[in-house]
Amino acid sequence: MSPHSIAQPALYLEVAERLRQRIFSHELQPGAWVDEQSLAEQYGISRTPLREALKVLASEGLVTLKPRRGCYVTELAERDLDDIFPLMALLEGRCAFEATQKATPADLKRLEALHEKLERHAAKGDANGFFEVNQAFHEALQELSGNRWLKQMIDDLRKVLKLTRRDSLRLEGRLKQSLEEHRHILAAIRERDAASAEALMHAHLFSGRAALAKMHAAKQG
Amino acid sequence: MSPHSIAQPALYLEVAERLRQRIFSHELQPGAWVDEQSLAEQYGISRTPLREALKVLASEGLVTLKPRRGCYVTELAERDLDDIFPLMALLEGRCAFEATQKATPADLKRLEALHEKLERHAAKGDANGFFEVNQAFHEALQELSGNRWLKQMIDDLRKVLKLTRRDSLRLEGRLKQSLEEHRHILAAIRERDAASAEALMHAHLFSGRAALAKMHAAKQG
DNA sequence: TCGCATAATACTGTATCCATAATTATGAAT
DNA sequence: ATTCATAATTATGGATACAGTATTATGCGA
Repeated sequence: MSPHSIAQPALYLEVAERLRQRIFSHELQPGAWVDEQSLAEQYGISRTPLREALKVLASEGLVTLKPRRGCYVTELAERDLDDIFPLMALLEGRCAFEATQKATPADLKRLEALHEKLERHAAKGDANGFFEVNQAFHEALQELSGNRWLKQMIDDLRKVLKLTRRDSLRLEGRLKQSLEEHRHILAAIRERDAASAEALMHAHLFSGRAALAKMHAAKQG
Repeated sequence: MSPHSIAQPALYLEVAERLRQRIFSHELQPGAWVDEQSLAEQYGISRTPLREALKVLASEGLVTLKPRRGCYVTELAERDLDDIFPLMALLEGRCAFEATQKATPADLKRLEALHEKLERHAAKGDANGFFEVNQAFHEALQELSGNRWLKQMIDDLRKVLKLTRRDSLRLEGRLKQSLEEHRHILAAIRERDAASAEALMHAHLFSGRAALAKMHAAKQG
């Protein structure tokens, strides 16, 4: 086994990941122009790997490549959210169903541990911490579902959703409500009630959509 | 409006599409090495747009990029098919549900027309024609569902499925069976029975998976 | 002062070139 | 003869250079 066996990821993948982070953090805002030259200089690389990274992000839907006009961070319309959330509900619901059936006692323990963290973050009112652990919990379920393509689909959609601001959790009462929903989902999994887990997860996603809509409405008014 | 407003697609997209066709036609077989230089020469272009095209295909899952080792056409394992078909069943089932609710009488007429073609191809035993129209029918339902993200997901998965040989339709009786399933789906849509349409579409996909498994078993033995 | 045309500028898209890493072939040693 | 090491070849990854087009600015005319 050669010491090089851990092949370092290609540069364009590195760049893609960095750009993703900048998009998710809204340092690069939806609609913003992505300046190839400037970014290449910032990263101290040539335009070639940068452009390859942009192609990847484009097929993920995070940026939009307009021929001869450059690259722009994708802007999601309300319509897109109305399309994506039901889809996520469907997929994550299925995940919850499968995970419930396949979880070993050890898996369940891990889920309980994650949920405990969630409880603590909620108690402190730490929305950022809650957001992170919440994502970890959902990803754990995806792992348990054992369907890598399902997981991939959900991951892709989640990336797109991260284009929107994520502070709907800071809405009055939303954090508590989300926590409550998680409690019920976990309970259903614990009791091996796959159908309920699916339905609850489904509702959880729609609840998330509603919170986002509410926040959006508030910002408009 | 300038005469150039119909921007010609970038070269890398053209190349990506051509490569897709060569992969789907199995001229480029699963596992085969994709020779950048040779392809660039064939198309009379430089390696740059070709490489960008490969990045796109990689994120679609059609090819696998091994760092410093080149690009290979993706090979699907049975396991992948077992993951993907249930997912397709879920998504296409949902499509059928939504489409049933949203189809106008004119839409229904178009579906009937497509189905008629299907009947004719089946009568002639024309598996290729059947395959094409079958795809058109499914795509029509996706359009009717009105959820562009759902459509996108299904399209992406379908591309991946096209990595496998598609002649399971040539299995003894499969063409007739598939047609029969389509008849029932269309009937459910016609009767505005969304739940049935969803269930029948779901079953239709699983039936397709079974046919593929059968063919695979036959080829092994 | 406003609109249009033309020119300048700047960015995208493509090609070419160079360096590095991987694979293969060749040779030597056991 | 087989295995290991080393060298040569080849392909990938990245940088740079060039061409073409879109946008913007500037100037002229109405």
